[in-house]
Amino acid sequence: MITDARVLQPEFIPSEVQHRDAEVNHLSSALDPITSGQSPNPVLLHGPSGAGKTCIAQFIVERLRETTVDVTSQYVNCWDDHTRFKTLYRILDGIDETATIHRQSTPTDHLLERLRNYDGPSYVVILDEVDQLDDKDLLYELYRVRNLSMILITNSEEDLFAALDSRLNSRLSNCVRIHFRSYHDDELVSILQDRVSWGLDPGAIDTGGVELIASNAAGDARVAIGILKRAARTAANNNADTITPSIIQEVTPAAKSDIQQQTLDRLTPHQELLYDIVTEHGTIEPRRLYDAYCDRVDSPKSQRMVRNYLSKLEHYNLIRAEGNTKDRVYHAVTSSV
DNA sequence: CCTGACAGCCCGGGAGAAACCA
DNA sequence: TGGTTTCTCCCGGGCTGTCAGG
Repeated sequence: MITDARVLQPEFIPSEVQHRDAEVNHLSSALDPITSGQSPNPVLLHGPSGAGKTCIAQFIVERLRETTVDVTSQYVNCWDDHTRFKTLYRILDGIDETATIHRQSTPTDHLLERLRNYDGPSYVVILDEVDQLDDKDLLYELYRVRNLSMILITNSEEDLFAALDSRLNSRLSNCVRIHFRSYHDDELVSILQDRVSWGLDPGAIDTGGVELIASNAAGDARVAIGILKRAARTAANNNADTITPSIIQEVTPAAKSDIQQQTLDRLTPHQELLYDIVTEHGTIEPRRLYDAYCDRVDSPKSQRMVRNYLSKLEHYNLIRAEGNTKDRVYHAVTSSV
């Protein structure tokens, strides 16, 4: 059934991409100054999840590296590396400057200093989920580093710009912005067909099956590939040689919750409990939420910390906060992703 | 009442100095 | 002397209390 599992992984970067010609051209022309040794303005990719932002960014940078002699690059996921220190560390890691950096004894200022002293070839840094960055001022400092170009990726450009101060706003307001819309069903179909031909036995799934997956995925390529992967695994486990519509329907909910689960896996137990409580109640006000939380945990964190957690959950789109002060309530986020 | 901003505390842990030992 | 262990310092990051503001 599965001949190459790699192509069913979410992080797989194909050697050719489909249905994003305009975005690809736009992005590569924005980065074009690099080929003549100049520094391009930052580029902002925004749009819903599963629309190909990360994939296209990495694809373009990879292509740039193949055609241009002097380019280095680094991918940073700001969700994983959300502190100033970790982001800078990751960026320095891309230019092999980390050998003498140690978390406990190298001040963050020193990291930035290192980066400023960098005088190697053009350096392209992809900052994925950039809205998760704790300290947005870092963007301003990175903006001013010579030879460093940034590709910023975010789901919501409004949220990102709302979190920036005026200084950064004016710097980044004239950067190149490229919007990625959700895929149409027929586009997902051909994306899926590529993956099928690269990674599955011939005849493992027919056109109708691929169309069904595309329609279930509702424009999200990550979901679509997730459904395909689960369906192929299920079929293989059942010793079936084809992926039937009933298998697809059966695994679709699980594939969708996989993605939600990946988010939940990144939470600490305390954060997850808060998420559970909000989800169970549907709607809950802060006081009751904190009481419920204290009831269910041995050594509860302070109210202050719980507020930190809640704003984090809200930022991750796992819960929704409504109303300002007195009438604040927290809502569960119903329709996932 | 609840929030976000801010300052400061404590903890774990690496580095380098200091102390120790053979 | 040279190798090993211990100590001290310093860092980032998690956490908390406070406070002004709505």
